[in-house]
Amino acid sequence: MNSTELLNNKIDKSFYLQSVTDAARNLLGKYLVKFEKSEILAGKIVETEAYDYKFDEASHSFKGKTKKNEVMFEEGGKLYIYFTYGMYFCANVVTGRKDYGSAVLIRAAEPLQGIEKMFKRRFPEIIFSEKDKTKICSGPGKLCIAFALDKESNGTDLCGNNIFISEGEYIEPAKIKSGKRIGIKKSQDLNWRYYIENNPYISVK
DNA sequence: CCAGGGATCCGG
DNA sequence: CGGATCCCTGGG
Repeated sequence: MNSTELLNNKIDKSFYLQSVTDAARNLLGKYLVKFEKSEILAGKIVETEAYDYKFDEASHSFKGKTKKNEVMFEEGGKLYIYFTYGMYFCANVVTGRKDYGSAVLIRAAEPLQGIEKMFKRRFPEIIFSEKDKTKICSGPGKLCIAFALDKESNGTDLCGNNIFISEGEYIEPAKIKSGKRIGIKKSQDLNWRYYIENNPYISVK
């Protein structure tokens, strides 16, 4: 897909107003796109996690709105990026109505465009080799390094033309698996991690 | 398994 | 204030 096709297939506002678990499931197969100055980056989303508001203690929004999580409380369709473990950023797609406070964490993607650029950000010392493609965006922190997503992009409107999500590939419902979310201690009973079965680009195999 | 690393939150 | 926590990652 070229830049015009990516833009023409941009998903619209209504997508972000569905429930957070539906959005997490339906984001699989779609393309995360970022237009940079001299480069287009795109990756097929292969793994997500839903974070709700009420009943979900693991969600940043659980205890209410603060300066840090305020973007989560905006109307669906915004990009919520937070800094964690002193080193990494994680990118989330805000869902639901204004003041609700739910979001989908984008955990992994298959690099499609701007692959070498992304690889260089992840491994500055190494020359790109095709076999390493699965390591570029195979985790939420890695994906943010590859796409150069940081505090600056927090709050970006995904209905704009800079960072957005494009209609990608249809994923057979039977190929969509769910399980426990990674790295959380609270609300471990919720199977809100979604991923494409046997996909080599997901974080934890 | 473990430490790195820093912003944020919460109790005193 | 200090201490704990945190949706992570790369290296043993």
